[in-house]
Order: sequence, then C-alpha cells, then structure tokens
Amino acid sequence: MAKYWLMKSEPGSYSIDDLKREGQTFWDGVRNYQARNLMRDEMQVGDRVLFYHSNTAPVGVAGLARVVREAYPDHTARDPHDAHYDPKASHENPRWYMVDIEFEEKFPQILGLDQLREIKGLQEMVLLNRSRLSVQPVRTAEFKTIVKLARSLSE
DNA sequence: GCCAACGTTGGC
DNA sequence: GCCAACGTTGGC
Repeated sequence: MAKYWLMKSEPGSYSIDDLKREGQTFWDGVRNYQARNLMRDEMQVGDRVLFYHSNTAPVGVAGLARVVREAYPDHTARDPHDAHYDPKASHENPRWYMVDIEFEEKFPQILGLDQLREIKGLQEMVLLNRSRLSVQPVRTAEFKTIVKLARSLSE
C-alpha cells in the first residue's frame, strides 16, 4: 500500500516548476532527525507526495510527486561547500539520507494554507499542528481531500 | 524582517 | 540526563 507524505520546499530554492522541468530530483538537505527517519524508514517507491511551497506567498500545496527511489546517503552532507554541510557525516556513517521523487502534477493554483485550515477533516493534519516538520506523513483521507479540492480550483 | 515555536548542542 | 543557550524553520 502506497503511503502519503507532504514535503516542503522553499520555491526560491526548488519549486514545483523546477520539478516539472527536470522531471525528477533528489531530496537533499533534510537535517532533522524526525524527517530523516520518515524518509529512511518509512518511504517506499510508489508513495505519493504533496509538494508544499513554504516561506513564500502564498504558502500551500503546489502539486504532486511520487517517490521513485528509496532512501540513500545524502552526499551534500559531506560537501564542505554545501549549505547543508555536516562535519559529523562520514562515508561509514552518512547520518543524513535523501530519496528521489518524480514530478506528477502541478495544481492549477496553489491550495493555500489558509484554505486548508478551513476544511473540516484536515484539522488533525501534521501540517496544521506541527508546522515545522519538513517531511511529514499525511493520512489517506487527507491526501484525497486535498487532491480533489486542488483539482477543482480553476486556473 | 520579525519572532514564536521548537529542535539541537553541550556544559555540568 | 537536565536544561540553558543557541540555531533554524516558516508564517506573517
């Protein structure tokens, strides 16, 4: 059974349009243990992802992606020139992991955080309660509600 | 750019 | 293992 996730990105560094253009990307730069554990231990090929734009205007769900490669070491942790460099990461103990995702769909409009807050049935979403986690699980019903609503938005 | 929330680090 | 200091996230 495919699982459902929400992954956040600041569109200034990587947006749904970037993913659409490139088709596929590796999700590097996660430096939070809870988010890492979810990627490393829970994510499987075929899982579906809500691609979320954070730290922008408007913030919200921008589209859909799919996991195409399970977790493997995030090489950027061992690159001193990378913004997410971690001196404690090593070849033997990579410490940080990433997955690959592939573009699936861009919604006609961003489904805004303010809109999500108003929907009954989404009130227990991790996004609305633990806003800082950058990779988080989404319930099946939540995922379906969001996709249906987002697709109903006009251009 | 501000700042609240909250995760991480490190001295003890 | 506690907890203060510090750093980061992310909405506004």
